[in-house]
Amino acid sequence: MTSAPYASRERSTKERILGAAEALFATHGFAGASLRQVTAAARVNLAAVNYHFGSKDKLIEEVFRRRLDELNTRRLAALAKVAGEAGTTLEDVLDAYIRPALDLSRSDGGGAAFVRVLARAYAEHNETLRRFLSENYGHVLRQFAAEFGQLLPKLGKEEIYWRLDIVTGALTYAMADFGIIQRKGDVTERDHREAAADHLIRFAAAGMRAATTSSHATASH
Amino acid sequence: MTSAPYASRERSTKERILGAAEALFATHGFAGASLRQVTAAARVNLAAVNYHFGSKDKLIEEVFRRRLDELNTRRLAALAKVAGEAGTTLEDVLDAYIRPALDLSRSDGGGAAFVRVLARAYAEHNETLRRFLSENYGHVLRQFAAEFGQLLPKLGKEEIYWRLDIVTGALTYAMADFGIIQRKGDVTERDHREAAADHLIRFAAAGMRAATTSSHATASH
DNA sequence: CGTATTCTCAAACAATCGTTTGATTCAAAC
DNA sequence: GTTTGAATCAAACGATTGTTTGAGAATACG
Repeated sequence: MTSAPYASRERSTKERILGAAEALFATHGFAGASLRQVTAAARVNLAAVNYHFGSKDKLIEEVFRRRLDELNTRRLAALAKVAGEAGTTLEDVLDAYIRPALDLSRSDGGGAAFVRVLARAYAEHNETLRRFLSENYGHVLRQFAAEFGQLLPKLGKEEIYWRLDIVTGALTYAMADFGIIQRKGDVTERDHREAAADHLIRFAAAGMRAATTSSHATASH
Repeated sequence: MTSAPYASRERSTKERILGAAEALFATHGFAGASLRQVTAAARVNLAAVNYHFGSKDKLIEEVFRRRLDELNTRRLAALAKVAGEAGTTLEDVLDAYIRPALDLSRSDGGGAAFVRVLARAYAEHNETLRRFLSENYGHVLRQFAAEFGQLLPKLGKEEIYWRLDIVTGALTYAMADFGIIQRKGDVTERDHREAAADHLIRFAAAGMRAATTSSHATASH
C-alpha cells in the first residue's frame, strides 16, 4: 500500500514531479504540457507543483537546472583532460563537447527525455528561458571556443563562434533524434546514439577545419 | 464564379490570418499562440479562423503548405540547374538546398517568420505535423540524396542520409537565427543571413566530404 | 503526551482556450 | 427591388488552463 509515511516513498514528491515534467515537456512542449498532465503522471496532487516550486515557470527552470549543472561540469571536466596537451586533436575537443550530452541521453534517469527538452528550449524564443540557458551555456561555450581557437589559429574569434554555434545546433538536433532518418528495428537505442555521435564528430571536425575562402563557387576540384 | 466580397481590401481575410498566424507561431509556438491573439493581430473576427480554415490544426497546416510548396519547387529547380553537369561541385548542390531557404527568409512577405516556424516544427513531436512535413520534404530529400550520392561515391546510401540529415538540422537552426551569437548593430539582417549561409555551406561541404574512417575510438562494450 | 510544522488533498477560483451559434452585413444575381 | 449566399460580427458555449484556498493528515520536536 501507499499508506506509508510520505518521506519513506521510493522517490520524493519533488523528484516525481520533475521526472514527469521532463518527460511531458519533451513530448508536448512547455505550453503543451499542462500541470494536470504532469501531476497525474507523477501521481501527486495538482497543488503540489505550486507548493514545491511556486509556479509552472519555476518548475521549468528547475527541470533545466537539475541536468545542466551536471552536463556543464562533465563537459568542462572532459575538456580539462585534453586541453593544452600536445597531441590533442580537434576530434578530442569535439568529443569532450558532445560525449557528455550523449552520456546524458543514455542515462536511465530520464536524461534522454531531457535532451529533447533541451532541443525544444533552443526552438523556443522565451526570453526568460533563453537568458537562463545562456548563463549556463555561455560559460562552457567560451572555454571551448578558446580551445578551438588554439587548435584552429587561422580562424578568427568570430568565425570560431559561428562554427561552434552550428555544431551546437546540429548536436542538439541530432541528439534529440529529431532527424527524418528512422533507425532500423534491429539497432538498439544506444547503438543509434553512438552512431549519431560518431557521425557528428567526424562531420563537425571537418566543418571546423574548412578553409575560410569566402567564395565557395568552383573552389577546388 | 462569384468573386469574393470585401475584395476591395488590400489583403483578404484568409491571407491576413495566415500572416498573423505565421508570425505568432514563430514567436510563441503552436500551442502558445492562441486564436484570439492571431485574429486580433490580423484584425479579423475570432470566428473567422474556424469559418475559413475549419480548425486551428487546419490553419497550422495551411501556414506550412503556403510556404513549403514554393520552397520545394525552388529547391528542385536550383538542383536541376546543376545536377548531372560536369563541373558541379558539392558546394553547388548544397547551395541549391540552402539558398532557397535563405531567399525565403529574406522575402518581405513574412518568410523570415516562417523559417522560425519551420524550426519549431522540427522540435515538435506532433505526429500529424511530422507526417505532413515528411511528405513534403521527403520527396526533395530523396532527390538531393541521389545527387550527393553521385558526388560522393565513396559514401553509402545510409551515410548520405545521415549527413544530409545533420545538414538539414544545422540549416534550420542557423536560418532561424537561434544561435547564441548575436549579430552586431551595424550588420543588416540580410548580410547576417548571407554570412550564415556562407558559413554553413563551407561547413557542410567539408562535413559531407569527411572520410568514413572512424578516426577515434570504437566504442567499448 | 501535545504542539508545531510540513505536506497532501479535494474543491474552487478567475482566466483563457478552441469552437459554435444566430443574427447581421455586404456584394452580386435575378 | 428582391433574393441569395457568402462573409462578418458579438456573444456565448463547455472545456481546460495555472493558481489559490482551507481543511485535514502525517511527521518532527518538545
